[in-house]
Amino acid sequence: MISSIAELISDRIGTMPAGERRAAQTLIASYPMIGLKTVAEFSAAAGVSSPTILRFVSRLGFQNYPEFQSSLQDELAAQLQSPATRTLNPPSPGGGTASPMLEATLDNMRETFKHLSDKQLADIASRLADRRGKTFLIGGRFTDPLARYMAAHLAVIQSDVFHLAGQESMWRDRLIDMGKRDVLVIFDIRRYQDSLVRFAEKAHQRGVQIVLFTDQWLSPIARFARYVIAGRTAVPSAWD
Amino acid sequence: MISSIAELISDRIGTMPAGERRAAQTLIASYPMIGLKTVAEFSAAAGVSSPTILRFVSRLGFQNYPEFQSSLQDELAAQLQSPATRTLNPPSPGGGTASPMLEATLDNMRETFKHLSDKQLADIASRLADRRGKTFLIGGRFTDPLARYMAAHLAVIQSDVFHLAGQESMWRDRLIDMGKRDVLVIFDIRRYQDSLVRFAEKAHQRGVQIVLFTDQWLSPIARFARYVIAGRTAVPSAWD
DNA sequence: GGAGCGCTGTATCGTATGTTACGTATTTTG
DNA sequence: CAAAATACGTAACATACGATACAGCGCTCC
Repeated sequence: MISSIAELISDRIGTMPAGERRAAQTLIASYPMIGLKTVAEFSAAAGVSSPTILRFVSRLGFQNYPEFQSSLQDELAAQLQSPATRTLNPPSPGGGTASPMLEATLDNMRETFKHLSDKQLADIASRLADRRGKTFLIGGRFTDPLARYMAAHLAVIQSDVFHLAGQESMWRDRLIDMGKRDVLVIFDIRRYQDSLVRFAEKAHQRGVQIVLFTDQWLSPIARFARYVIAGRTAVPSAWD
Repeated sequence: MISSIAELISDRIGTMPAGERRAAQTLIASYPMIGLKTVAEFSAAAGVSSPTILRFVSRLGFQNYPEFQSSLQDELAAQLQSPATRTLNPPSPGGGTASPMLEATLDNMRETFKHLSDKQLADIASRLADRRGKTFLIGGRFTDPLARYMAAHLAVIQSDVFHLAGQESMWRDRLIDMGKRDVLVIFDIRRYQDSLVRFAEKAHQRGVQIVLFTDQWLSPIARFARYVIAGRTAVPSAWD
């Protein structure tokens, strides 16, 4: 079975004419970076002409050059988004019984914080600590407990912390309490809920500052959010 | 010092207008793949117009969009050529970008799972999946949302899942429903609550199987628990 | 409440990019 | 050795991509 373009190339490189073979070798040599550049650069690097590059990708089975580039990008994305596969190959560092699930979770956390600067966190923290405004928290079907959890902790250090629970109609009534000085913390992950999006939009129209916790695919609420915290969530599991 | 474009973005994201901030967040969320695609695709993914994307890369200091893409590609190439540094650097003790808090948290998780065999987890999982009995979940003041969270997920794969909330007196009434085939999941961390201990003892007397999630100092409920999961919780923080 | 500023989207333009046609060179076969 | 077929590059073409000018809008500050 052929899973990557690199395998596809080394599989067919034997049947290629000289010029296309040079293209293939150039691509393999610095895989896959050259393939992401333009045809002109690719051809210059391989020392052949542009049409030869085009014939090369055509022989690999691609309809046109952009389609070839998209495949390379998808391959790269798959590699980057699951660093766990690379961590799995060498024996686990601690020597203990490291499960794939645990390693994936640790990697997820590292990735999440990698894309989160201290400054952003400090900004959000100071915004939440601002005593002049009220703080509202809300979550989706599964994430509502997270909102509740955070609300319990926030309530310790300041008053005016409200967790919005129950029916959608009950949230609406709280909208009239919200203003520009207030902060709305929303948890919305994976199966994004329409009701939450609508609520976020209404709050946004009232000038409420929205802090959104979501996953790497970004809930549509990100449109209205002042701050977005995107966490990596994928783990090797049969759960959806 | 700013070495990557991601850092550059998180450094200036605070000074950006709303539209460009959406672009920045979209790029960070699936870094850096979106940036390698066309302006049109980028703008569509971020929900803004093409010029906003161009203004965004311009604000980052790039002369034009292709120059921005080249920088991303160079960054990617550097990452790919030294895959070791990618996964090995973050855990390094002197790591510059890694916050002490994050490292402590990751260490906590590793320690927690180190003392937790696969067999124990499998036992608990099969016990929870046992359809013959009911499952009850309860937590303390701060940990109750965790119980709620777990209940929401368990409820997906089986019925007869009950989260015990509200007043202590209300839990008592549910005791008569519990028997030897049932499982009670308790979260009790740090300031162990007397009410929870009493409840656990009564449940234990009725033959209920107790699964306890606690910290490394072990809640007194561990006396009655069939399974105990002790997690490391200490992080460097001013929080008690 | 009014005036000014800054942000954002629509529409247009120029151009760089991928694509194709054709002629020449090189190799292969009878 | 000759003839044909395949491969490669040059050059012209069309598409779509990035860039820019402009107008509408909301926001802030006076």
